[in-house]
Amino acid sequence: MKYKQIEDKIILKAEDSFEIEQILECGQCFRFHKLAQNDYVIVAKGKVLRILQTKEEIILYPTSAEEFENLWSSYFDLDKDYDIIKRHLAEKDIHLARAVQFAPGIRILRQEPWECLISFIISQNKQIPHIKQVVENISRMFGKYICTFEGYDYYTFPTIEQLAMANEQELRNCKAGFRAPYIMDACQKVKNKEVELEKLANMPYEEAKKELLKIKGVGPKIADCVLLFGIGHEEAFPVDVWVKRVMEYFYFNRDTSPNEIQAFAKEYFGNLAGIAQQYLFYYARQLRLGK
DNA sequence: GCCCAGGCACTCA
DNA sequence: TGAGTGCCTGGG
Repeated sequence: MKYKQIEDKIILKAEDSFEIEQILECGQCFRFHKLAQNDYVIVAKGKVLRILQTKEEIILYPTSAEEFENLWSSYFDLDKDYDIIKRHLAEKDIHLARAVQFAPGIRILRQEPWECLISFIISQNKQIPHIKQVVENISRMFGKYICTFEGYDYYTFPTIEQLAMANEQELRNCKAGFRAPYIMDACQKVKNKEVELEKLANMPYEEAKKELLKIKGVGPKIADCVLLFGIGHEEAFPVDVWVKRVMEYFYFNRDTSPNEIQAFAKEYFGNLAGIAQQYLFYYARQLRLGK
């Protein structure tokens, strides 16, 4: 992707397939802070980055050309042509066409697997503001201080080793609740290589999913989220309550099991299932479809 | 005060 | 194999 650099700013030309608000607020990531409309700070890959989007430009700072090319370009999945994907999906049916048109600026972030795993373990039975809060508490308690920016202190998400030091009470103090033992189990299994996150990308989707399911507190939905948002398996189709609602609303017209929904998605969306899911999820949640 | 939220584990048929 | 229930916690 073309960009220009001015001092510590990287400037991209605004485009249809990049809306920072839609990217961050579509429920795939939790470490962002809204300063104003289209003005966000994110923490990822141990860095703090501000993203300011105007009509003409997307401004990222502080960063450098080198860091942009090595980190942020892949994080924002900038090499993928979302226009083609959206065209394919919109041709499927009118529902998908509307969902894509509703939020054409969504992109699937390529997040770090470890952070993704723990974040989605935390996500169960929680609403997004709570999830953000617990992830923030854990980062503050076990991560490393990065900087203070616009009056907020920012911390890295803890490494496996850092988080493995945590005991159950400390995790409960971070408001993890009944998920505290799950987090500890994830730390143990990843640390002792019972589950090797770095190998999941090169495994077939089904096999990679089986690996993640070994971790306590990780069921089909969370495994699929990790595979889609952290590993890059785009055929993963996480079925949460909103996706269940919207799929029933559009395609089934009856109560349908997550298994059946997933089988349908695999057949119908193919290897774009995960991306389709994200447009549908955002559409459903914003409009509260099926509720 | 009660209910529920971007699920999962556990139990029991 | 599938349905039913409890779970930390905070907000409506």
